Amino acid sequence: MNNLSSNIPDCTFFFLAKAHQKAHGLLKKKLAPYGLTNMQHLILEGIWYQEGATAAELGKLLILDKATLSGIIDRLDEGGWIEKYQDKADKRIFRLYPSNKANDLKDELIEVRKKGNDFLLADFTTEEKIIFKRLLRSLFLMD
Amino acid sequence: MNNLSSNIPDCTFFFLAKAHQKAHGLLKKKLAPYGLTNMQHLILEGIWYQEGATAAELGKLLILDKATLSGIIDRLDEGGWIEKYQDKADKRIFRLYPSNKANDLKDELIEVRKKGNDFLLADFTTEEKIIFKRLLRSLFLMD
DNA sequence: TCAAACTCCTTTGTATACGAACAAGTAATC
DNA sequence: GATTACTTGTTCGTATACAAAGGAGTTTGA
Repeated sequence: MNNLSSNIPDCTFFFLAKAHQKAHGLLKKKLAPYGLTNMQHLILEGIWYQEGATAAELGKLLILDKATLSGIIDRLDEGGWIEKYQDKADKRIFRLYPSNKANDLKDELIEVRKKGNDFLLADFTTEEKIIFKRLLRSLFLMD
Repeated sequence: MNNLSSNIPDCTFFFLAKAHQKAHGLLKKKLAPYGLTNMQHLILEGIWYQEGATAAELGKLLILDKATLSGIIDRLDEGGWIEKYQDKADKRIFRLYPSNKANDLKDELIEVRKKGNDFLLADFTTEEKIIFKRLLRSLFLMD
C-alpha cells in the first residue's frame, strides 16, 4: 500500500492527471533546450498548420481559453517565435505568422514532438497504442 | 478540417492534455458548490486514507511536488477542511487531519468523485473502461 | 560531539488554466 | 444612422505546477 493507485483503483480523474503530468514532464525536458514550453510549442505548430490564424481561431482549433492564449502568444512574440500583424479589415484581431527563427527550426521541433510521442508509448503494443489514442480522442471530443 | 485532431492524429501529448482538461473541468463543476478545487479534494481524500500524514508522505502518495502541495495544504487549512499539528518528535513536519466539517461531508464528497468518474466514462463499454484505466495506469507508473 | 549531509517545508519566479469583467471594434436591427 | 448585441483580445484574481534557493531541524560519521 505505497501508492494511492491501489486504493482508488477506479479514479480516472487521478489517472488522467498523472498520465498527463508524466507526458507533460517528458516533453518539457525535450523542449527546454529550445527555450520553448509545451504550450508555446503547441501554439507554434498550430500557426504552422494555419499561418495567419487569429487567437480566436487557434483557441477553437486547440481547445484553449482565450485568456490563456493571450499570455502564451505574448511570450511567443517576446521570444521571437512569431510575428503579429493587425488585420486591416478588422482592427480587433491580430494575424499570427511564424518567424524566420521558428521556420528554421520547424522540422527539428516537429521531430522532437514526434519522437517524444514514440518514447511515451514505447512500452505499449501496436494495438494498445491505437486503442489508447482512440479512447483518449473519443473522451475529449465527446458531447 | 475544423480540428487539429485530424491533422496531428498521433499526438498523444495533445490527446492526454485535452482528455485531462475535459475531466478536470467536469470534476471542477461538481466540486464548485463545496468550495473545493480538484486538487484540494484529492489531498483531502489522501488525508482520509492516511490520517496524520505529512506533506512529504502525501507528495509521494499522490505524486505531487512539495512546492505545489504547500499551497494546497494552506488553502485546505484556511478553508477549515483540515487541522495541522506540528509533530513533537520532529519539529520540521506537520501532521494533517481532516476537520469535523470535512468528516461531515466525507461520504458525500467521495460520492461526488465516484459519480463524476462514472459520468466521464459513461459512453465507454465495460471493456473499454477497463482497458483505458489499465493503459493510463501503466503509462504513469512506468519506469 | 560537532560539522557535513540530508530532510521537510516555505518562498520566489515563471507558466499555464480559466472565470469574470472590460475596452474597442463590428454587426444587426429597427 | 443610431442603438443594441456580439466578438476579439486584454487584464485581473485565484489555483495549480515545478525548478531553485533558503531556513530550520535532524542524522551521520569521523
